[in-house]
Amino acid sequence: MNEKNATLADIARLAGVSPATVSRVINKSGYVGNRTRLVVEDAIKSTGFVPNAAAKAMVTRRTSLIGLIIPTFENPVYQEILKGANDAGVERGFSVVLGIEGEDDKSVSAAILRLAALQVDGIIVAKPEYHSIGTAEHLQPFIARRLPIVQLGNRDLENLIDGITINDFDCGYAMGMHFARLGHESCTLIGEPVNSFVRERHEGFRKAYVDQGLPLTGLAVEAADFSRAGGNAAALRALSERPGTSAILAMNDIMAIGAIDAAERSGRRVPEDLAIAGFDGIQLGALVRPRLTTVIFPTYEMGRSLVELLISRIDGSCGGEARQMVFNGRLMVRESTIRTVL
Amino acid sequence: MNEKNATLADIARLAGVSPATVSRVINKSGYVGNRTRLVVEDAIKSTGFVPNAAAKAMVTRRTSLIGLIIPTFENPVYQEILKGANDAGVERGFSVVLGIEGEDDKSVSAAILRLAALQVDGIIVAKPEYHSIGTAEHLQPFIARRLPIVQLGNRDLENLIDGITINDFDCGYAMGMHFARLGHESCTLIGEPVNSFVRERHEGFRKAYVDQGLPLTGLAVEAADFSRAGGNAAALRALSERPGTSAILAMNDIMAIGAIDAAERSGRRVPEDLAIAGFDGIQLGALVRPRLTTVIFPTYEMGRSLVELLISRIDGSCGGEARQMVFNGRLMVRESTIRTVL
DNA sequence: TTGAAAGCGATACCAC
DNA sequence: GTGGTATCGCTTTCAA
Repeated sequence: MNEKNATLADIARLAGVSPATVSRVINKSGYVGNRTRLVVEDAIKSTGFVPNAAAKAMVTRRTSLIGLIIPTFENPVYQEILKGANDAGVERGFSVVLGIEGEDDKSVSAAILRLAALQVDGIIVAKPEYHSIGTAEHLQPFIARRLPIVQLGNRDLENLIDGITINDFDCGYAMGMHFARLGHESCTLIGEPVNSFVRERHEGFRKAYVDQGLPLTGLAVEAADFSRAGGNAAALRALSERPGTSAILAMNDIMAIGAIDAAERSGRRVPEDLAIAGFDGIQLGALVRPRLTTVIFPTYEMGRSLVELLISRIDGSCGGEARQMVFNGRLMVRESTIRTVL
Repeated sequence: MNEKNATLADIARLAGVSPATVSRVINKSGYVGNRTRLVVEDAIKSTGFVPNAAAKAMVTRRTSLIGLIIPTFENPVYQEILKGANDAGVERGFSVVLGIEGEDDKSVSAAILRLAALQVDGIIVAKPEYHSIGTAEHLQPFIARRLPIVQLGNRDLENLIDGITINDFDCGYAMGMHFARLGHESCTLIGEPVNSFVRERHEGFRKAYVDQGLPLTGLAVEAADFSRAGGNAAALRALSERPGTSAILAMNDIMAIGAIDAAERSGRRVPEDLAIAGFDGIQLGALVRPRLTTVIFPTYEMGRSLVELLISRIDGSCGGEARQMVFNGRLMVRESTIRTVL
């Protein structure tokens, strides 16, 4: 609103009551006589009065704002997280403010700073790829100031922050079993294990080969930045350096899709010459050809849970200890690893 | 922030100056002696002081918040718009608050109400599909209250609101020429002309046939809700009711992609048996097979321009009249309309 | 160049 | 049940 809007005091005058009473009516708090309530409600309606959130925030020290930090939109996972977070937030009376700046840890701090200045009640950091292992140090100053924060994707080894993760080891294991059963001994993993979630997927993957009794003689790891272009480049490197590579597992779907392009460009048929799979379960994976084998995560639900975790932290309805919530991924086999799915 | 944070008054005490001076330092406004400035800046740094935006908003009547209302994330166009809007906003000191509720005009009003209560400085309504022709009446109450609003996609016939559109007639015309040259006389347009942008695309499409001298004997229009599923259903209807249909033009890419699935399911080869095209130029269109012919819109730039238009309206640096900004689409021919692109 | 003090528009505590 | 009023943290005249 730009011009003069009615204020609570105006309503009070109009209804012939005190500001305190108007406030009670608005917030449905305390005792208000039935007749007075009606009079006040009329005044509110006739003026189209909307309480000033900034004023309210000043005294309650709550803005009903939640900051959501995500890395990018190129990867559709974040849309679903965003959607889930926004839905759950709005249902509970919160609005979501975006924090999408650059790609590294520093930019997370910048975003948090901006959001903190807005007095958001809490912040969701959904930028797993850019965290390093362990409790992210760049979050420490904010934790110290008791700004409620929940993070997505990485296990907080020091158990200081609430967070949501996937059973990454199991997901890696499921992919490992799938690849091992197909007999792939020369695999390239795209995405280095510098974060807890990637590391656990790698470990699960290897464990599956051990359990299956298949040697993983040609295992290689290619670094990549979790983008489609990055996945594409990593796959091209892998294929030219190790032409014998028979399977690629990217740490997310969008890189896997980049890898499919790379395979095509280098004249390989997928899956006949090269099997490719990813993680996340983005819808795009079912639209590309060949359809992408993946591990599907319940991203929308995870978005919802992130704000629920955060809100319970904000209103203190949870204990003091940090909570970790773990979701399950589900292996989805499609054409990019086996031509004929049974 | 949850617990006690330093306040401006604390800084003043610490630096041995008055609150007014601290305020001047923070906002780089008015005169401040060089030495005093340094002292104050030190105090700010050592405490990690962050000014309380709510308090500031109360007195300045500005929150530096922009509301962004979009319909859905299923359609990737909105990601780019969102990204553009967020980038441009942050660059200019604004933060973006999301408004994604349901799909109809009522939900737009609900979202605006929520955002207005937050005292956002202005609102972007980027929900073209759900506007009806002419100035959207559901926006009127907010315009009356002088809440700055800019809209995307529909021409505001009464010229009351700032807005951004595409040269929809020309885009429709370009598609019409493309289809006419390919000799398609039985076309189905998916998406009814109930909004200005759809209507103009239809008109341009028809005009091209006239100019090209080709009869458009089998033109049909199928209603659809601008979702992939909607496009899919509309295409299935079209193909079963009018088996002679040789081309489908969907009013957006995501519906066109749904139509490709429909073609596949009904045993038609694209483009040999059925040509399919859309509008928007989402990246997904280049990933599906066959690759989708489309008209590419500069969505990221449009997102940026939306906030620039809005901000100039907020700070009053523009005249009183509503402005319409028109962007150009670019025809991109791919495999879904001609097997061999020259 | 700096300080004092008056609000901004709600809430919530304490009387009545 | 209802009213009076101090208060939140900052900006902004107006004086000095």
